Amino acid sequence: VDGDGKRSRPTAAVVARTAQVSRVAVSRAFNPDASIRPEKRAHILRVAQQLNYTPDMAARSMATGRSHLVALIVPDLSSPWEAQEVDAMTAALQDAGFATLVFRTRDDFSFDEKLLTYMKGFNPDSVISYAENVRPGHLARGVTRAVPVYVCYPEADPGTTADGGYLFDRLDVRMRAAFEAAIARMQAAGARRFALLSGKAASLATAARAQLVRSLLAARGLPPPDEIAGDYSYDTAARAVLAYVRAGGRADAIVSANDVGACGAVDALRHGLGLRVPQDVQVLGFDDIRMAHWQSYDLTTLQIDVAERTAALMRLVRRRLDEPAAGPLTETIAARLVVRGTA
Amino acid sequence: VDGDGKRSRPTAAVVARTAQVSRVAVSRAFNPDASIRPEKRAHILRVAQQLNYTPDMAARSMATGRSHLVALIVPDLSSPWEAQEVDAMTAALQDAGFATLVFRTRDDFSFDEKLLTYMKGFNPDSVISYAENVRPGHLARGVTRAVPVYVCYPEADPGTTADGGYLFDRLDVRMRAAFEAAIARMQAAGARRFALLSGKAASLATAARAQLVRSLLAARGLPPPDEIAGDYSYDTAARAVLAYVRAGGRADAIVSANDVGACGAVDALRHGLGLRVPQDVQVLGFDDIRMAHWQSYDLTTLQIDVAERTAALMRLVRRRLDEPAAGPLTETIAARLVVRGTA
DNA sequence: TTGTATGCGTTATCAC
DNA sequence: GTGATAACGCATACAA
Repeated sequence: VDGDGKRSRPTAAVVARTAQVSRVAVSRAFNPDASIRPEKRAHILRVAQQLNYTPDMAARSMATGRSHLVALIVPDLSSPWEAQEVDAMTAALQDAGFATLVFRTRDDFSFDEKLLTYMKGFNPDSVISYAENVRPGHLARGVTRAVPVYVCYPEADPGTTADGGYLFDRLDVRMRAAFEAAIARMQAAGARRFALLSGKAASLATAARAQLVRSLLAARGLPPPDEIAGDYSYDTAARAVLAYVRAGGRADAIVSANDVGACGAVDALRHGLGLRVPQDVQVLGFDDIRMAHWQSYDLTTLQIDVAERTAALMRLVRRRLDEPAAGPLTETIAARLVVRGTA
Repeated sequence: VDGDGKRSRPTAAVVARTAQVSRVAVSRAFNPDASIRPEKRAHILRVAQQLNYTPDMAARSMATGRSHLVALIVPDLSSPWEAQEVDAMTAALQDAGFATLVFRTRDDFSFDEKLLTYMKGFNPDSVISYAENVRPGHLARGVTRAVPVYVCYPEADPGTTADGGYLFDRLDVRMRAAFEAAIARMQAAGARRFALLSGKAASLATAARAQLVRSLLAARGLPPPDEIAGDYSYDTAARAVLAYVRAGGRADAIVSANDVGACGAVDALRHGLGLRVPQDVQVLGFDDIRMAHWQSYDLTTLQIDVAERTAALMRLVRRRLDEPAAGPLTETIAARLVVRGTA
């Protein structure tokens, strides 16, 4: 038992003294690119391990200007999609030598000045924002060292392309082809009246998807969709769909802003209203969260491959770090239709 | 557009010069406890805001010995329970002025020396481990500055109480009363043969729960439970339950190590085997994840209140920070039975 | 390849 | 209350 309250970590100086070398040598031993005699490095590393020494990242950050920290800003970490995303990114970042710093926006999606200021203090090497209404300009203005990476849906969200002229990198997610395929399939299966189950009202992503679907429906000569107001949650979706049908809504196809809402819709239709899915009403989700393939739902949905997405984001992070002064970087990935049992 | 590659943040010195004060004054202005004339502080804060200045946490960390970083070690961030937990803790930590550092163990639950070393470098003020086989001793030996907080289930996990004599704090989760209530209820509803659907083999938590359930069943004169090998996942659980029943397994009550597995069991029973839940087979979950109340499952389960748990963890973190040399700290919380439709 | 000197941005100590 | 000075632990430019 180490009962003393000391608990201080050994410094490079201690390692140097123990290994009978200079302080700089220790530093070099831990920097792969530094030139040092291999045997000497090995010796130092051995001593360091014995002493349980680790370079202090804070000190290293001050000296090099790199924190090895990447900040992730998410609206609700507990929702399946965000969870999956943070999980994948954390794994990828860990492999690349970065630690993940997680920040949550408030329930209203706001990421206020205070939080931004606070985050900035940690000097993240990169900031990745999934929070759909944390505008890149807001971020770019605040984060002076790192260049923010912004995940967006440009097909119906032109505002994000030029946001105050601030520099930020982008991951563009194309959804048109996948939505087109999904709607064609639903129409072929007999769908005539569509309804749009939205996410949170403030959400840019939900607006982008809604606008895209509306234009696709119009292009096919289908009537404009009914609007069902959701908020990405299961409960609200279930209640809203129940209310919609009871109020006389007659849609035979529901396009949900996310999978969780789609699950709520399916349950409301089946258990609350005694309707059959997909025979009476088809349901389309978005995200392809893990529960989408659970047998009780077996959700037809749109997927953006996690591996593909994290790889693209990591490319953005790395490229920006290699060339800090580069112009805006962009990666593009596309959603895919995953056909299962609800549409 | 700031096209130059500079992007450097203003320092306290710059603020001091602009505000016509000394560097120390700036530091004091940002430290609530420091003594400084209110008007002067306001002035400095105003100038700082204009200059978009934020204290550098790395530098602050070096000077004060506090990083304002709390590390969370989780096995799989994408599973609903962990996601909910990280979400709640991140929110609580953010409110308390800490940033959340997330680390993932590998798929086999391992948190190797390399990762531990790496984490240590960030000097987290506290380390909270949910990874069930990252033993506290392992952690305490590695993390010299912070005292690890360990979440454990002591009723059937005596090994964790004294782990190498290293100092660590504990959150004890009591499950006996809740399990006792659940089993009594299931027995009253007609259950005679129980089966245990386990989590990952290496998991300490699953072992603790299994042992507890076995002893409770024995105490009631019920036969020892059948063992169904799961791994916390939906797919494995569904497959395992299917195989169990097809091989002649006749349990009329399944106790799952977690909710996700319980959902897999329910689906396998209903859709794969045409059995009724709970009439033919009762199913009990653990965790009370959000999906547990989705109508397709309506899972009876054991809950450990999130708010209560995060509050307890925050108390541990704060107390340890206030008194670094204190002896081992412990908080205790209890699981609760949540009765729904599957048991 | 190696060591010396200096700087990174902040807070703590100590005088005043 | 205020300001000078010395840490904090590391990496780098430079000279050797």
